[in-house]
Amino acid sequence: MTTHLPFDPIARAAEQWRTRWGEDSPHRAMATVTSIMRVQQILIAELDGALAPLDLTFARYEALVLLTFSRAGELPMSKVGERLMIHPTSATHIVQRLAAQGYVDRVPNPRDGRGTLARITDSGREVMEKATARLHAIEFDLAGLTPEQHEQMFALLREVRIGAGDFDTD
Amino acid sequence: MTTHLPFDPIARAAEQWRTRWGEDSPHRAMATVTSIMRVQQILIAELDGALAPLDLTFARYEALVLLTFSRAGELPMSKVGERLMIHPTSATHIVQRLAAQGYVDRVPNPRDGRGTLARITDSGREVMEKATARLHAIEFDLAGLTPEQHEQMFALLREVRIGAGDFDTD
DNA sequence: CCAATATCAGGATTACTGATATGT
DNA sequence: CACATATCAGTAATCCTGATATTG
Repeated sequence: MTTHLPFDPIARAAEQWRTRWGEDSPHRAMATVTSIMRVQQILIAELDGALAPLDLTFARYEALVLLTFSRAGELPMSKVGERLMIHPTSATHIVQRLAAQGYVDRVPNPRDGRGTLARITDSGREVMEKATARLHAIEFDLAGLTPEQHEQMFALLREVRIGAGDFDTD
Repeated sequence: MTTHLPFDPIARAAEQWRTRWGEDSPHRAMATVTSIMRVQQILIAELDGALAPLDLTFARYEALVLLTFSRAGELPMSKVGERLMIHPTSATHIVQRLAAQGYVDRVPNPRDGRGTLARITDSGREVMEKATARLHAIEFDLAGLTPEQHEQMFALLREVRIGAGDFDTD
């Protein structure tokens, strides 16, 4: 995994790309895309690793945080999927997994007979706090970046998300 | 998928994060991390979608490009995994899939009896060119960014990759 | 004999499609 | 009846952990 190549494979590929397809080819976009893929891979491995002792993944952790932040500690399944920006069936799976661990309850939605609410339990709040402490301790594996760099990165990624129509801009 | 929320769920989560865990908490890192996860999800869906008519995924496409860029159009399996920064078993799977499609040949390494070489075929070079044209056409789904923004993004992501020990810096 | 090079078997996640049951 | 809300079954991709066969 940490193969430690003597050069940057992404930079090298971008150079070869430009050599082959020309200066006008989207070789910069190629480098950006593969960098994002790689960094995502690095981060998810690190975060999942930090949460593994709690038998949590980052995805399940995010669901617990979402419920914690919600007014009553509960949300309809549809809202869970929307807010976490994941597929409905993925939301079902994640919440069922958390329910099996006792970290959420699945209860019928009293305001919509078709719906199900995911509600965080006391046990879920406890493990969420422990997990948060672990992630705080490693600063999400991004300790190398300054607050300014975080702002830059967030702003750049936001451009991409807006371009994809992720949310309405004010 | 394109749920089009009336607000940015990541920005909102970061605010709630700061409210709950304080200004000194890594709420910026949290926003950066979740943004990277989300953008990766957006990009991979878009790129895989663009390549689906060719029965390729972006991962298999990257392998074809790597072999094209190599001197003899062939590389040992170990190098494939290293350069694509993926798990050895993932490299095996990807190359076997490409072999089943007739886009690569798997041949014994004459210089190491234990090894296997992945060698791109003429058919593989053809489909790689078609795939490249498709990705060029959508500019890797990053048309919204300027060349300067690409440079910034690449540089920031490079910091993270260096921090993870991805490669040796000169 | 020890290390390196794959490959394979199997488990875990996540996305996606299509079908389905229930309720608005 | 059309639509919305999940859920489920099944397919596919990827990562990971062993275990294994072959060779250096």
